[in-house]
Amino acid sequence: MSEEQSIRELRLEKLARLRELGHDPFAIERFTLTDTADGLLKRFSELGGDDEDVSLKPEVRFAGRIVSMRFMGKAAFAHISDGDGKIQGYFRKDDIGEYLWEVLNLMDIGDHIGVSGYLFTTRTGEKSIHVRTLDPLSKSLQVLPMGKEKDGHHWYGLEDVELRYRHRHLDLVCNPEARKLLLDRSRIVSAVRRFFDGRGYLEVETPLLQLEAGGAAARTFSTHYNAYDVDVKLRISLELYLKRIICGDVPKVYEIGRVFRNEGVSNRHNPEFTLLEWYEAYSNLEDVMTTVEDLCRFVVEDMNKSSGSTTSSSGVDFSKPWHRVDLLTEIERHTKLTADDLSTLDKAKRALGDREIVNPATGKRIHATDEAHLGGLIEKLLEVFIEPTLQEPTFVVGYPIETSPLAKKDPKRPGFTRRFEAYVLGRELGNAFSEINDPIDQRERFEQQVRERAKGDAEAHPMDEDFLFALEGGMPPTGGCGIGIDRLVMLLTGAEHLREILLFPMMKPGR
RNA sequence: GAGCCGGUAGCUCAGUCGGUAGAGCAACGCCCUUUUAAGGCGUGGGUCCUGGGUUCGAGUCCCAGCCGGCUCACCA
Repeated sequence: MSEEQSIRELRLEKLARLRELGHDPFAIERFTLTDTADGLLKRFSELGGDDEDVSLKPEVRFAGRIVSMRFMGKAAFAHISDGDGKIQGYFRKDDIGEYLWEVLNLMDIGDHIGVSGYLFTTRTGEKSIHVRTLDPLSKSLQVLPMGKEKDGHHWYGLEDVELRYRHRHLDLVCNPEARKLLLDRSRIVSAVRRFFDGRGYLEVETPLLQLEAGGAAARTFSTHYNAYDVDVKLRISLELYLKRIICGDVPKVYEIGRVFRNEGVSNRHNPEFTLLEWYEAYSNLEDVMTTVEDLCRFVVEDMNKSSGSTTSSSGVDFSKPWHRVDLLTEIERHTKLTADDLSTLDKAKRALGDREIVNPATGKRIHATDEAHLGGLIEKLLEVFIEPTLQEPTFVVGYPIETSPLAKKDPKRPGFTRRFEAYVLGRELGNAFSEINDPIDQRERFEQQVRERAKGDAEAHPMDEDFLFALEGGMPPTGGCGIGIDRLVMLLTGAEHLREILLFPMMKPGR
């Protein structure tokens, strides 16, 4: 018999005894709490914690998980956690009586318990609850890897990354830092919603299952729609449906939703990730930049409500306007390749000497000859030479037309579009266009993409006649932007690994 | 997909030259009515990731596989 089974059996025996005593923890549905643990500690004086006369102290009630327990003969101490905070309970056999004393002795670390009593300060100065009655509220049949903690130091906690990802509830219970990151994600998403709601944008939901997944360049996940007996794909972006809504004269819309790209997994990539996209009619690319600046400042201030700071956990100050740079100008600055060098693919390859080029700072290398068109080469140069330099919040403006099939042409620069990408700490955070509203232009762009696809580019955009039909009905000039929520959360929390901000990262079947 | 590293008690980890598996915490028993990484005494607990191989003998060496981490590639 393994120890795990024997512990489980021991705990089942304790559960049976609790039931015999009329304290079946799983039979109870409600326990009314005076306050959270942090609330009780904060309102300690107000709730009679400092009063001399015990008989006059008000009753406080608290419930949570037992996270530590120290029995001392006929008294005991236990820390009870509500997840966000914890408070110590002090139990005396003489105060709770022989009957509840046995109940207490049947409780284990990991069980939920409700207590009532009064607030007081122990001899060692810890604000605690002097317990008068208690109710078991759940029985844990497993040993939780709770560890020990003092002054912010942890011992013997749950370190195994695989276990933390596969059984995230253990991580939430046992690792306060991990818990904070994961919950901060929800707070950030909530702040994003409040930002757009407060500015009159309408939140909408668009289909996840699509006949043709468009709006981005990515490989797809496929499934089958039984009712119509058609193969469908999981969406790779929100864009084309949101712009249909703009065509329907809803001038300010946004969506926060999961998209699926059947690609590699890394610290900064997950096949399913959360995308924020918003579209605003009658606004241009510069307006979108301002919205990005306002959004980031709003969310960071919301995160730092207590201090009012505009600096994120990652050390980026969002109070200042972002840098605005031109893509080709930056490339020339860092590679000495001029706009003329980059005017055709052949010229560019010649300028690069038709050989691999290496960024001396990062060691990254690219092969100019691998690129099928000029736009691809220019974006490669951006990735290798420019991205690492974009530490402060920066908008890079002016992308090549070949890689921007949904962005308006720049009337002043043939071959380039009205598009920017937002960079912070060397990572791309978002992508924005002045949206194409000319259905003839959009059709030509799709046709170009279809030709790329025929040449073997599996990620080229598909033709979307239904979207073109909507454009032909008339779309106002519109600015739009997409921001990877996961990236935004990493940026604002300082998390280095994507999986640290995903509650349930995908894991191969294993242990 | 490639390279490197890892997988030993519930958790965190040792394990020498190949010689019958160790610690702390957790658990269990006893003592202790203001402790807090409580303390003292005692006890139990192992598919050493899996499957082969070498060997008198494998946690340890070899091969294959599984899962994870890191880096790279694709990508946001």
